Amino acid sequence: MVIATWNVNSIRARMTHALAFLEARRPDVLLMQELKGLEFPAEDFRAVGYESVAIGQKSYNGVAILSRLPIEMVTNRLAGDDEDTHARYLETIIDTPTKLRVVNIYLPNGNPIGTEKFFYKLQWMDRLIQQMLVWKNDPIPTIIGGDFNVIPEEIDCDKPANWVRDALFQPEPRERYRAMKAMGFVDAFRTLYPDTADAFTYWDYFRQAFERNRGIRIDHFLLSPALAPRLTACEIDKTPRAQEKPSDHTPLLVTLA
DNA sequence: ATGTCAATATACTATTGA
Repeated sequence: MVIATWNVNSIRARMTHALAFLEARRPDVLLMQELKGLEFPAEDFRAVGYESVAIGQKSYNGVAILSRLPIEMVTNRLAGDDEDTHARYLETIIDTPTKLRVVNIYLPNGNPIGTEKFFYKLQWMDRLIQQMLVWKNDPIPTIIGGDFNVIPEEIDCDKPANWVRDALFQPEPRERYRAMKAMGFVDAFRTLYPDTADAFTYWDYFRQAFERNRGIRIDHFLLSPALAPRLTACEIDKTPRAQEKPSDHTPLLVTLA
C-alpha cells in the first residue's frame, strides 16, 4: 500500500493540485497539513474515491487524512496539554485489512528561536515522544507522517550555514527527532537512501529556491519497529512543486508491503 | 538583509505566519 504526506499550504488555494496528485498517483492514503481554514471539501474527495477525516482551524494549521480504505478517527488531540487548541494532530486506524495506526502531524514551526513559539515546539515534541513510547509496544503497527518542521541532519539541507539560526535546525528539536529514532522508529526515506544529499521536500517561494534546489527535508514518515520490516519504497515526488501556484512543500510517498 | 505566498482585518493595503 502507498501512503503519501503533503503540506498543501491552504486546501482552498491548492484544490486543483490535490485532485491532480490523487489522480496521478492514486495513493491509498494521503495526509495533508496546513489546510488554513475551517472549510474542508470532503464531498469533492469522496467523488474521486476518498473518505476523509479532518480537523480545521480558522486561518492557521489544520490537518486531514484521505483514505480509499475504511478509516476511523481515534482522536484529533495530542495528549499532554488540555490548553492546546491548535489543529495539528490526527490519530486514525485504517483497515488495510489488518489494522494500521496512521498518525498525521503538523509539528509547530518554532520560529523565532527563544520565543514562546520555540518552547511550544519543544513541548509538543515531548508530548509526541510520550505517545510514541505507548505505540512502540502496541500490537497495532504505527506510521507517523507529516510536516515535522525538523531538518534532522546536515545532509537534509542545501547548506547548513543558511539554517543555523532557524528553529528547524536547532539542536533541541534535532535531539528530539534523534530520540524518536533511538526508540526504534525508522525514518523511511533516510533508511532507504542513507547517503543521498539534495533530497528535499520544501523550498522557499523566493530567490528561485526550487529552481536552484536550495531546500530542506522536513516532511517525514516514521515507522514503528514492528512496521519497519514492511518498508519497501519511499519517494519524493517533485512534480507538484514544479506546477503553477504550487505549495512550498512537495509530497512524500511511502510503500509498505 | 533580502524575498514570496495565503488568510484576514486594519479591507483595493497592512499585518501575521510560514
